[in-house]
Amino acid sequence: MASKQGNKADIVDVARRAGVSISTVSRSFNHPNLVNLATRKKIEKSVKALGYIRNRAAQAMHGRRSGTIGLIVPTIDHAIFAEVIQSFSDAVDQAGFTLLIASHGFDLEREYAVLRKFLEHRVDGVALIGLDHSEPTFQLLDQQAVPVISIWNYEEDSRISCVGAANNEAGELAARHVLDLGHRRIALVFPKTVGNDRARGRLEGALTQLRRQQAEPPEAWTTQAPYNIAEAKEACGALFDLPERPTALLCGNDVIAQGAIYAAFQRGLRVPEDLSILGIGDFKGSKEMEPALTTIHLPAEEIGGLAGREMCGLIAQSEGLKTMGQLVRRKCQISLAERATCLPIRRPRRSDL
Amino acid sequence: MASKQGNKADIVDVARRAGVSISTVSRSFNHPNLVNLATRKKIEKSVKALGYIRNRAAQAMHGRRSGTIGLIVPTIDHAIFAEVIQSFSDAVDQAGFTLLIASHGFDLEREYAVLRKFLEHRVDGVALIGLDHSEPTFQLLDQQAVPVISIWNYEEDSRISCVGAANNEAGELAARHVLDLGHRRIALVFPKTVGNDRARGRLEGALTQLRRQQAEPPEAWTTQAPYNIAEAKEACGALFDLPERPTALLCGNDVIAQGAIYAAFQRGLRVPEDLSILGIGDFKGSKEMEPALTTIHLPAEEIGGLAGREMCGLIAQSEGLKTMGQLVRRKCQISLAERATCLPIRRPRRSDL
DNA sequence: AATAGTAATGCAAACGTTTTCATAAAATTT
DNA sequence: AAATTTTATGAAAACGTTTGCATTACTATT
Repeated sequence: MASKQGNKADIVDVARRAGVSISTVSRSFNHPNLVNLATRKKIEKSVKALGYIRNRAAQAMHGRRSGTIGLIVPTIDHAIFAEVIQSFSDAVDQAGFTLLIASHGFDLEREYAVLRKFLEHRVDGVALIGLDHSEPTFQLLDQQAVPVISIWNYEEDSRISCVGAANNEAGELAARHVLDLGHRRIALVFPKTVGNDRARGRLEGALTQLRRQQAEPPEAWTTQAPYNIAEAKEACGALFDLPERPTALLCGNDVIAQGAIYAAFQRGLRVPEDLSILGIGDFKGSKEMEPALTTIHLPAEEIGGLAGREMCGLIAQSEGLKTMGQLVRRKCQISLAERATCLPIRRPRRSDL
Repeated sequence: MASKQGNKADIVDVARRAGVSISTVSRSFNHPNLVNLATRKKIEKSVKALGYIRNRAAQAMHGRRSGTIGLIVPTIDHAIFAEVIQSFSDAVDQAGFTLLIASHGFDLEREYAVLRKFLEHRVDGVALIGLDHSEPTFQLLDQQAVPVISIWNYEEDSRISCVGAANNEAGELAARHVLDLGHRRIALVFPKTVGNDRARGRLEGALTQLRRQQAEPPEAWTTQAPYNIAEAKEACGALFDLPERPTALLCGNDVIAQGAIYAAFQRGLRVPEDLSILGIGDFKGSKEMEPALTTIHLPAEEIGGLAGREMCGLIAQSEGLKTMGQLVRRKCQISLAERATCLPIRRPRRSDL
């Protein structure tokens, strides 16, 4: 007995106990067909008896992949990211990868730091949210030539591979819908757009469409609110208390829309009779709300899953070191989810004026 | 030139370029005080020039810690877990650890598989949600002697270290509140309790309290619903359509409560006038709902953060290999968040009978 | 029955670090 | 000025694997 002082068994222990060389043990894991069945059985028994667990760190040192993928998100604690993370996780898990996750709290410097950390761990690939990243981040990615994919936003001339939806189209579609319903007095509530290409795209898309139809909202009707019910509720409340009230409200996402609905409730405003509200995102639960939220459906689950699979593809491809070149870009379809929070505008009657 | 065919620089390249030995390079990272300032500068320059990134896998092979912590959750895509994950992540991040995350979809066999995978990666510690785990999981944990902590549930005789709240107390507190308000016709909507000690504890706590006051609900008033608005809404709807309707509804968590409120809305039932609804959890957004949800506050953020810090503590402690013994248990306080969805019961008047 | 192939195994050299030990040079003490 | 301590560095042995090459023992071919 007394093979080791530290308790953990290693491949040498397994080999000794099975009465074979370590090469054979290693092979029986990696190329089982190359080793005799009886030997394999012996080894298996030895593994069980010793509670041996292979050491990926040691494997990774042989140019073998580490079997990990790094995912960097602004925040985990957010309905929409949680959904994307989940489906991404499921997808890479299925391919046998382990997921490293870190959040940077919308701080692109921290994103860079996290990326470095991930690279120290020799992740086989990196996934980021959105296409807004710092120059050092891009350079590091480039220099280390690690497979990388951006999730959530689609852009045809993106600097890195991407899987996502066109956020400007989402904004456009949203604006078009309320315009189609006859609204002209349209207010906008969006989050800050610096370093957040998703929000920026949506806002720009919406504004473009509104301008195109001469319905650009006045300054007072374009408010900022973070992705956060409490603050959104407050911001929208302030908007509703203005002497001039819009007939429709375009929200940067469903959380803000939720806040808007609550703020309306508080003030006895009826949605959609007195005010149409439109979200973007179609979060889990938006459909079940009362009234059910009309929103732009962004296929979060589809995007996450597809991104995960593409990520694995990129990694597999990077094995065959030759063709490191091609970026992959996948655009996921968005759609209008017409539900209960938008109504066509009534023609203003005399009595209203 | 032409140091390597593969592009990535290693410590040897750095050493060569700086004109020192690899020992010195390594030392300048790990024990900078042992190396001459001028030399250190040279090395730093060389590192920059080559874009060298240290290889943790190689470090981990020296008994050094891998610098990773594994977190295994039932699902990421769930308000409450997302919040816990976020705060746990922040806490371990602060201590310099990298987080591995995987979800098992409430399947304890998958949990075991994920745990094995994490151990292959030689995580320095493992965090699990709740205290319900399969026997093989416990054995593996034991045998590998890896620091482990359970998040979310507190039990004084837990088999592993834990940081969390006492879910039975939460259930009890919830029941007590509606009883105190004079309700006697109380219905229960809880998720499945197998392999889910959180839900089980809450349900048991609530039932205990109800029985104690002779208000145990009839069979028909104890419904099951998953943590999912859509299905909760449906299940609660069915409950409301019963000929005998309860005056108060105890929900297994806030998502279910949200579903219940929507279901009530749909049927023109007023909350809280016609029906009091009580949640458990106090999710982000529960306070802002209209009507604001009365619920049992579970300090998710506090639990996650504390768990993260305790995890790091456990790891640090396991360095000094002697005292592998002591479990740590931390109980976080719960409290009643009295808001707008519960009302005292009116004394039944003649006209109601 | 000699030869060529094939199957199963072992040896030893990698992989990229850290760390112990030894050594040289410089600074400090006598 | 010799002896001692301190400071800075390098050589080489680990760490736990994988894998190319060599070897042996069979099996199939002539």
